[in-house]
Amino acid sequence: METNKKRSDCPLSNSLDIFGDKWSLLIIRDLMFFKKCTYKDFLSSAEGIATNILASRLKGLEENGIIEKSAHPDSKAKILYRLAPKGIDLLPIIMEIYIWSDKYFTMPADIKETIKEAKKDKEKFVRQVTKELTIKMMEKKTATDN
Amino acid sequence: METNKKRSDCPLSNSLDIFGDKWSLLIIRDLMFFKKCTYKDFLSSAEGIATNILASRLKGLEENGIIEKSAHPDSKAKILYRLAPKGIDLLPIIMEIYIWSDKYFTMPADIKETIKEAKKDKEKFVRQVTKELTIKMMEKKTATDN
DNA sequence: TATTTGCACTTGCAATTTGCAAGCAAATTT
DNA sequence: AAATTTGCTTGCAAATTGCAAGTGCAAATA
Repeated sequence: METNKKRSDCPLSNSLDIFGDKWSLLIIRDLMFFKKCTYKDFLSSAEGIATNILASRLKGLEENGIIEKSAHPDSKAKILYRLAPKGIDLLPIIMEIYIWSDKYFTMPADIKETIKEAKKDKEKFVRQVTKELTIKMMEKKTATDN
Repeated sequence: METNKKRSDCPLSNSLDIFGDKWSLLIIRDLMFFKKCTYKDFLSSAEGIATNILASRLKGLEENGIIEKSAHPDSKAKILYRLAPKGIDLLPIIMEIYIWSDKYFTMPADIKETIKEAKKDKEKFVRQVTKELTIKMMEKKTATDN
């Protein structure tokens, strides 16, 4: 149960109340970069989130307008999760975390390459990825319209 | 006790292992923007961090090279905390969180004004604040040299 | 000199949150 | 019709958090 009590008027604090934990941004990462969009997809990520924690985080993120649920076109048993615009707008934050990581950690070569791309022109990178995510969002929205 | 086991090779996950909680970035915010630099300063922030959690977070941030301790020039009983370069480099992340907040939250007018400044020229903002923090860091380092 | 105050924690303990295993209903596949 | 998949929920032990009350040391005050 996510309570709604604000710790302070500080927007940083308010933001951390939404995604300031060890799991939320990883779910958002999976939606952004790895085309994961079902419960099972998130469960299968390398970090190994527990199923009850995943359910709790998905609920919180939805309540806060970061993600949205919709029917999966392939099956009624499946639920399709996608980023809402408010979630897509988290991209610059996640990008900067990756860039910071790049300075202080070692990491897989493919990720390093993507970060290099992003660093070359941050705004362009954000624009491109945002566009892709927005298109995907629209497709799924219309395809499973209710 | 902060353990060192990595959940995965993902740099985002590794980063969240360091500052992915409700408190760490608030301490860093206090060091960056509000000239807070003692234990008591952090305790007095609006969010009301508990004293054992503060001690635990300071320890973790120090172990991870985000902050550094030094002797306070005014009193031997006091400890002065400051951002290490690795901590100063978190500025772009925190700035982007503020910018995201600005789009989706209401907030105090003075903070809104600072964000407006930052948005006008992000790189300039980062350069300026980084410079100030680096100068402050050097001053305190030499003043209390050991 | 003795006492009080301030500072940076530590300790104890109850309450909350997390992690793991198992279970479950509805939908789908075989 | 039976087995499997999917998205959860439930139970419970373990870890983390939040709060109050110390603790040890140094500086200030009496």
